[in-house]
Amino acid sequence: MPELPEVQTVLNGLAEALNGIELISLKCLYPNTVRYVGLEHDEVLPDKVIGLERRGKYLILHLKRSHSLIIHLRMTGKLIIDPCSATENKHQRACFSLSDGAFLRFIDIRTFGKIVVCKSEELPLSLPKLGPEPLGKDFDVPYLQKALMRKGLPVKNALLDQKLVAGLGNIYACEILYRAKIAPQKAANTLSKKNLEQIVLHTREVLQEAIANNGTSISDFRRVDDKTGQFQNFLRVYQKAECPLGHGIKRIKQGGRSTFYCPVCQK
DNA sequence: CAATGATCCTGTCCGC
DNA sequence: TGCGGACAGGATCATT
Repeated sequence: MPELPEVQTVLNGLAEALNGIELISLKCLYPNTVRYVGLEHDEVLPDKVIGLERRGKYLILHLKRSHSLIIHLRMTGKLIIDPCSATENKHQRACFSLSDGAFLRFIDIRTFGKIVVCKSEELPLSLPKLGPEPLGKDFDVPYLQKALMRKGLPVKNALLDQKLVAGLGNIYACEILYRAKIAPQKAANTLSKKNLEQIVLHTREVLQEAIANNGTSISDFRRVDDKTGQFQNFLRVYQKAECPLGHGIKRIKQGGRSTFYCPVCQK
């Protein structure tokens, strides 16, 4: 499930593959995968990609003439550069043809992923309200302290809220709390200043390590060249039986999602 | 405003 | 072997 490091990995791959490339066409191959906001289909492409941006788990492609594409991979979405035109894939939901003759395929088993096309100036209207970037300077202890002040929900659930901080998902939320030594059930507004410092520190640390390893390929995630990431080899609690110190990992449900944690290391 | 729960969707895994 | 059901979960919407 693509979270911030996986989306960044895709962006890094696309930045290389789409350098100087023109998008010739975009075919929608599954209902509602591609959505045009206040636009006609035929007024957007062909156009050149002039920049890529990531905001939380959203990937944004800026085109030269006044339009932008917002892509969200959700759980099983993949963007694959394919030099071959004849490749069959029953989970292909959309496909760009590129000016170098290759194809950029949007493959998504569970069909939750979306591509939104809008005018660049209306980008803020098509993007939801998101919290600060966890790797940016706005994500710090004073911010967290203020944002969590009135939140009585478990800290694990708080970290998954994209309006609190943009880009964390289930895997990294579990890994951050393990490294920060905080029990996932702990109410967000009861965290100590030390707790908050540890969250900020280890959020940055885990995400940077994961990006350096091209993300985590637990189920479907792939890089644009269809290779897997490597960070699944460095997970300490997610889907593990024991933590690195040999304690048994507990698995619980929070907000309908699995949380993995070490009851000995995390208090 | 805060928090919870249902919803979307399909491949995989488990028990019988 | 096959079938039903549970599970995986990001974001959105509805409800309490």
